[in-house]
Amino acid sequence: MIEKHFDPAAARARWNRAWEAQNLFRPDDASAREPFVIILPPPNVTGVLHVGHVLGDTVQDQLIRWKKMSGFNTLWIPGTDHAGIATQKVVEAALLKEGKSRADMTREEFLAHAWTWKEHHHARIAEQMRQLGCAFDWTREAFTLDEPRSRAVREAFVRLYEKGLIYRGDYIVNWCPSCQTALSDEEVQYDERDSSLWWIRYPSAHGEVVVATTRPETMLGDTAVAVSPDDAAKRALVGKTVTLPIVGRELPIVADEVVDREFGSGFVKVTPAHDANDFAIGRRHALPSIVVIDRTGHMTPEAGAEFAGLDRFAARKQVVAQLERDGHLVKVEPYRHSVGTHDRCGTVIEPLLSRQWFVRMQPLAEPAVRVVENDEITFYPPRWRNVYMSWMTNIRDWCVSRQLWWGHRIPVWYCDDCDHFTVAREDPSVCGGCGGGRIRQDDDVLDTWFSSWLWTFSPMGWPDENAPDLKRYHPTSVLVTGSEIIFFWVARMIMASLEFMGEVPFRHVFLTGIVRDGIGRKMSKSLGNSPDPLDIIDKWGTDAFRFTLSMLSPPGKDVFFDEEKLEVGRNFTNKVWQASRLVLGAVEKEAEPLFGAAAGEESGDQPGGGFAGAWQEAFGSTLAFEPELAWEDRWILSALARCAADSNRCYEEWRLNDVASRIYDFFWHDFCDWYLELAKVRLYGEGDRRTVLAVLLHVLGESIRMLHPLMPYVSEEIWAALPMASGLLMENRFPRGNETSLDAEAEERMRLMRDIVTSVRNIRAAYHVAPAARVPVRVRAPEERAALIRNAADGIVRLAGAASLEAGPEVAKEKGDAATPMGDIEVVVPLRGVVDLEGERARLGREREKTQGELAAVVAKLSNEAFVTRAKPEVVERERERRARLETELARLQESIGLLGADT
RNA sequence: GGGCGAAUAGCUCAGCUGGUUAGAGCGUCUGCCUUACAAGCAGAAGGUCACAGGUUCAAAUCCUGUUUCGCCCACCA
Repeated sequence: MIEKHFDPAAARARWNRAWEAQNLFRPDDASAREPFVIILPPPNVTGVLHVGHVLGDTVQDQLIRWKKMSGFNTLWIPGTDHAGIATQKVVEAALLKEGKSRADMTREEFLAHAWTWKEHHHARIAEQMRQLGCAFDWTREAFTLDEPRSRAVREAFVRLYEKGLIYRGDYIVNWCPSCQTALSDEEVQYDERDSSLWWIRYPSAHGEVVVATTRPETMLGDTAVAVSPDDAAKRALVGKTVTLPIVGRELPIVADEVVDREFGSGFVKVTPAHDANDFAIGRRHALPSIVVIDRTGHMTPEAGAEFAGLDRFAARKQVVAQLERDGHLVKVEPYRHSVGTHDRCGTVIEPLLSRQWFVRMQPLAEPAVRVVENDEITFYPPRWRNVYMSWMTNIRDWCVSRQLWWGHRIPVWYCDDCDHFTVAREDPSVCGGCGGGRIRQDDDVLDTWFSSWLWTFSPMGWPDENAPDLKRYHPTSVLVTGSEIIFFWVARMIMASLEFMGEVPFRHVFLTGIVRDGIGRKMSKSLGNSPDPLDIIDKWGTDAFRFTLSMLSPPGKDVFFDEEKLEVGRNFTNKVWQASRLVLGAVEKEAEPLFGAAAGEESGDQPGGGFAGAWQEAFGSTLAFEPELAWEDRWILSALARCAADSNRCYEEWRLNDVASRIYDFFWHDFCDWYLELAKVRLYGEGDRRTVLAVLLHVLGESIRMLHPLMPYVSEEIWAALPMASGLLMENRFPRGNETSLDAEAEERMRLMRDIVTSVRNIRAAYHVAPAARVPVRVRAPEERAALIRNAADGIVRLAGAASLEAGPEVAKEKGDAATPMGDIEVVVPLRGVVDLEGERARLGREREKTQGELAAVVAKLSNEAFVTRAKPEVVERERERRARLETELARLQESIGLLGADT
């Protein structure tokens, strides 16, 4: 027998040990079964998991466990990401607290600190995932910066370089002056900000030239003024010059099509070194570039002596002040526009001319578009496909070099003696050009995503193309991740896999929603608005946590997380536990043997039909007696089969939230509320209990199997206590929902019974009948139905708190009876002396009104010629039946009301 | 500027391909410690499905427009 209350911490410890001891999470490499493979989106190794990760992990674990229980050879590979910038920043901050600075140490010294930091944080993340019950194959764990992944990164870089898809060049890049590194376009987050538009007069001998700008400080680096070629008036000025205020430089006026004649003044200042657009204009018109802002966001000497060394925002103020003083400032307008910021640190991005490495994306994108177009890869929910497509078809080159130390160092060596640079898989000792020994490796490292995009195959042994895992488990089955990294990661993985593996990385992309806090902000480490999953697990238990998150997360919809919501999961966990206690307690008290030996091959037994056969098929043992199912047994087995079939269908359709609510609904509202209560009649009565015990065990066992992917610990704990259980749950099969268990007749009977019981309870509540008081119940019904009702008398009596049950066509009601009509039956509860006539008259009046309203609607529908002729016949038929039912009910209500009125 | 999503009970949300009386959990009200569970049981109240049109015999559901909120994208000087 199990304890009175479920102990989540103890169960977690016990089953984590057991699962690992059995190597349960490792695939069978020799198996012929179809593989089902997921690769974990690697969390940032220096971070702490937040609730968003928990959602993703829960979804993946649920899929893995369900698939394994459905006969697949499952593999879920864990790993972590070295997260270049994020990690380097936290390590630097930690060092600073100890009074140390990266500037004072060598690269090797700093990296030693970073690795120590990584080890420390990795342990915590691994612990979090373990306590969530994630069914990882830890023996295959990978880290994006470990040795095998370094080999993969080098191979990828060199191959792309050799194909001409990687190049180095001077371009405007997104520069973070705080982190002092280049960034990719994807790392820039645009925020709407209130700023100003400054209108500045550039003196000219050829007329009034006024430019409008949001960045006056960059004027110090202006090398031209541009106008639209469509602007006839201004076009005349092309070739003339203006004088740059403050600096005094003469600037040519050029015409360029990016200029919008409608915007601002129609004149654009051109600063090729500090604006991507202006850079392009500069290229087209062979303009010089003057760098006036340096890598730290301060003004350079080229900006002029009075500005050099000033912070860019201080310089802005000073430039504006000076323009105003000199009479060059025409006006200042308030202006709201979006400003690029670094997504990691929030610093305003500085477009900066700089020499970086880039990946040419267009050739990689083309095949990646095709595989989605022809559905080799599908997105759930499908709308994300469009997001992917629009990005892929407008893709820009990817700046992959980062001015950091923590990361994969770029495998390029420059020669001191010639212009050649060597790109190599193995560290070279001599220059590939002149053969000289004076070579230096590039100081920069690669963008973290340059290792992440290899993630489906780099943990499987690539670049060794004969690696067994690669052959067995690639492509993976599904990628589960958040929509916010479609560009960063999903798209790039597709490109990388097609390029390097020649096949898709995964068949399906399942996008989870974003977990937000109570006021709608995304959960994130930087905001500190996510509770630590381990604290939640301590307080509520893993099963409650997982169940609640799963139930609350429709595919791709954001989830507002609120700790109070965990009550649903906790209460349900308790319900499952308590129901199991009832069943196990009853089984323990049974003296007769319930089942015999396992049906071994030697016995040659074939599963028979009926319940005994179903039992044997489900649990592998035979019953020690001949079961005789009651109608309620057939009903619950039918409901179980429906629930199982629905659950599988929901899984197939990626509606995991519906899986949770479907099982919840069945277990609580069918099994506990009705079947267990009905079972008590036989459990606590005289007579043979073995059939009801077997059915209880069967339904409980199958339910526990269905619950396992959602609630791994409590299910395993209960499973271990079930007398017919064998193995761990992941070694069991997930119920499929056998059609032969469906029983429409039993379901119909159950509906009848529920209606009767509910209406009696209703009447009892309306008249405040004491809970312990037993009332006689009489049901007026056609003989055929009356027989069914009499057959269910014990149950009705127990559930309705009845003293007796009488059913038949001759049942009549008298004044002082409370009666409720339901189609062709009528439930009558004699409550003479208890029913107050006024109250009953009011109650019946309300019922009558409602019924009349419904009837009127149905009659109107049926008298509509168009409805009768055009609606589907079954719909019309249903309405006819409904009319008949309502008419009967109305007549009965009239009758009851008439009865009441007899002596008033 | 372009695109996408959301709007249903006091709160958080289900409602799949149109078809009985629009559901659940929480909260509220009433009555119950009934020998699995008060983290529970039974009952009840509570909704013009954002608004306006349209398609249809029939619309919360499909179409168009509007409003509000949120997200993404864009060379928004």
